[in-house]
Amino acid sequence: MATIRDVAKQAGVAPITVSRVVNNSGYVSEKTRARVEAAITDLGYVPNVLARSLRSRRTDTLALILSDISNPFWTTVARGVEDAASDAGFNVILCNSDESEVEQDKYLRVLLQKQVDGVLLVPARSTLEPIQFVQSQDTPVVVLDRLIPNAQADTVRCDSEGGGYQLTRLLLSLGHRRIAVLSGPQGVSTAEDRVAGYQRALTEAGVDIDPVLIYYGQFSLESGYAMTQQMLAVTPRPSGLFAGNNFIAIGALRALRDAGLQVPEDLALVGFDDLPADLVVDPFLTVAAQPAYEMGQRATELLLARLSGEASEAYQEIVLPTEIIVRLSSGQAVE
Amino acid sequence: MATIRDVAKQAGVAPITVSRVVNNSGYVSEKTRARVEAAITDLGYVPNVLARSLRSRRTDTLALILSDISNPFWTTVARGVEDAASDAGFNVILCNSDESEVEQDKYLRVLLQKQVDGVLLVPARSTLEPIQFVQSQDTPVVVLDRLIPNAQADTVRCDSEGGGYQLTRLLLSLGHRRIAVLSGPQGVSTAEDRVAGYQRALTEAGVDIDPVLIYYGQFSLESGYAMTQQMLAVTPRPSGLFAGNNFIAIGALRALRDAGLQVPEDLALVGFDDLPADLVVDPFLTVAAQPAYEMGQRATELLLARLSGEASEAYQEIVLPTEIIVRLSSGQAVE
DNA sequence: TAGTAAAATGGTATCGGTACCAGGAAAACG
DNA sequence: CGTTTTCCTGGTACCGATACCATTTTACTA
Repeated sequence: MATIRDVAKQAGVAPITVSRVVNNSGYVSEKTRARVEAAITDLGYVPNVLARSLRSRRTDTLALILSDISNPFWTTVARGVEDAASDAGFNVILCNSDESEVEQDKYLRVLLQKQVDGVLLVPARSTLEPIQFVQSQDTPVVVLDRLIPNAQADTVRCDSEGGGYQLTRLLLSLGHRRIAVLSGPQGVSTAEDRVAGYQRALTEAGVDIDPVLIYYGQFSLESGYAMTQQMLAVTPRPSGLFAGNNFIAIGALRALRDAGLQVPEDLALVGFDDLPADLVVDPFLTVAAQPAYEMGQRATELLLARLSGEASEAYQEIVLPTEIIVRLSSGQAVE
Repeated sequence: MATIRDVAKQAGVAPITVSRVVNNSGYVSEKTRARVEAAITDLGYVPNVLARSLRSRRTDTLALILSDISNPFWTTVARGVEDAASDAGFNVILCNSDESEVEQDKYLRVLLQKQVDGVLLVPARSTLEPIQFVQSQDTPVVVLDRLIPNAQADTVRCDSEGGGYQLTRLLLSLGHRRIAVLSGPQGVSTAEDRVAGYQRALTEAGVDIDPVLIYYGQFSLESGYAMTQQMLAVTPRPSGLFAGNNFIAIGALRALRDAGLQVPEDLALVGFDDLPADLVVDPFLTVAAQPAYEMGQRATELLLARLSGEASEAYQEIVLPTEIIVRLSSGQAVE
């Protein structure tokens, strides 16, 4: 395994000159460059990025920790991150926390050991510690998708409260008065904000808030199924249903079908997060769609700006709007 | 960012002693260990794996390059690899060559620059160069799934010829005489071997081989769809169809449905590679199932044995059998 | 109690690159 | 032609850890 010194000797130059050729940096005459390149192919030299990164203190690698890679929403976010990163010559290491704080912290430790240049974090819980830990290693963080109160870090997220508000208003405008909401875990800002938007819409419309109709669970199909079953046991049965994300919506659909109920005839359904067009045969769900790709992209740009030092001192908080897409599942006006 | 020296100074010991505590290696007295650990938490010390790997010449990382991560077959192989690797304390970097030699070679270069300890390769084409390139960097390779003639490397693959032979024999035994085969790319051993098995079965049964019924394409849904359309234009139309992998089979099913044909009534269908139980509502395809998880596992074990130096000199070639699972798509005996 | 083995700790060199600084040669300028 | 600027090249130290070897202290055996 040839080293840069071997190449240098063979080409009759100093190691640093080989480095310049390999990295295309600094001045190298055409003649020397040719000789060095010949030596490189001759010896089959492959540079050692460990050594390079150790010395240069840059790995050109970002970390992305998210909660559920099996969800198309997150795959899309990840694509946005990857594209923006690779445009700038950065690699991305993707990790799946599975919504577990323990897993998240484990990954953070490993990633910092690997000396990633920056971290994009979808925090499993609203605590400051993980962020401070990363920052204590002189590594910038961008908080993605979720709000962490008092965090001294750039943030990119969507207007969950607004989306929940609009979806609920839509159901209200169609005549529904008894509306249930199935949300994600308590302690996760998106889950709570969507419920908050729901409550604001109800209050504004003069509809009493029935705590029995508010469910917190997981952002998963199974949880959506289970919460729907619970919800169906309530009397009087709600006529409108707001699912806190795409997987909850699918779980709800299955539970309703298994209970012999029709959507939207028996129950109007709205949800958060759209599904990619190539995944579903015909789009049916009325949703508040989040600009997932853009979220990933913007977050990465913020992070890269910090790395290049061209970011302003103050931390930025970017809140992107959701788009309400009305389809069949919300149904027509009732009564 | 504290280094091992900072910790050493704070604890009043030599850096190497801190190293011993961190890595749990060598002798350290309980008293010293406690002092060092206190210093570590005190300073928030996170070891730098770049420096560690540079010096120790081990990254505890394997590379897996495969052709299509969207295919459940490969996901399962990857799981087998991950599990076996993580049992031995190794990480896995997964790369998707997309069946492209250029991408594959690009990844190989990057991975060697990252100093991975070993490579698991599903070669895009049957050429020796990529393998020799990896080996020239003193990095062991295991060739996975496909045969590369004359390769000086361990190999783990399935008996594609045998599987193709058995599937074809099954169709013959059901009375089919005109059987088409839709395979993957020429130059990929699995694609060619499955056709070879098909030919052997026909020859053995005294059925003439009609070159018009042999198709080479891609291991993809789209290609399966296209090849099926071509096949349907042939007269007389075949009564049996052998799909070279799971995606080709799904594409074929769609094409047949779109052409208004029923499986197995109008055409008997058999395929390679089973689909995971949790992905399909009811298993329907008659297939030659490959032990995907075991393939990944065995390949990783071979690689790890090489790394630990406990492997025999001679390269091993492990050929696993396929299992024929008869379901509805192959239909009943005809005539 | 001497003698040997095991336990505990440290010094120095090194992994393979690049940062930083310096210096000489060639080109451009007035 | 002297001076400044640009081009080209190299020496030395160092990034942060561990390999290797050496040394001292403690425990154990006969």
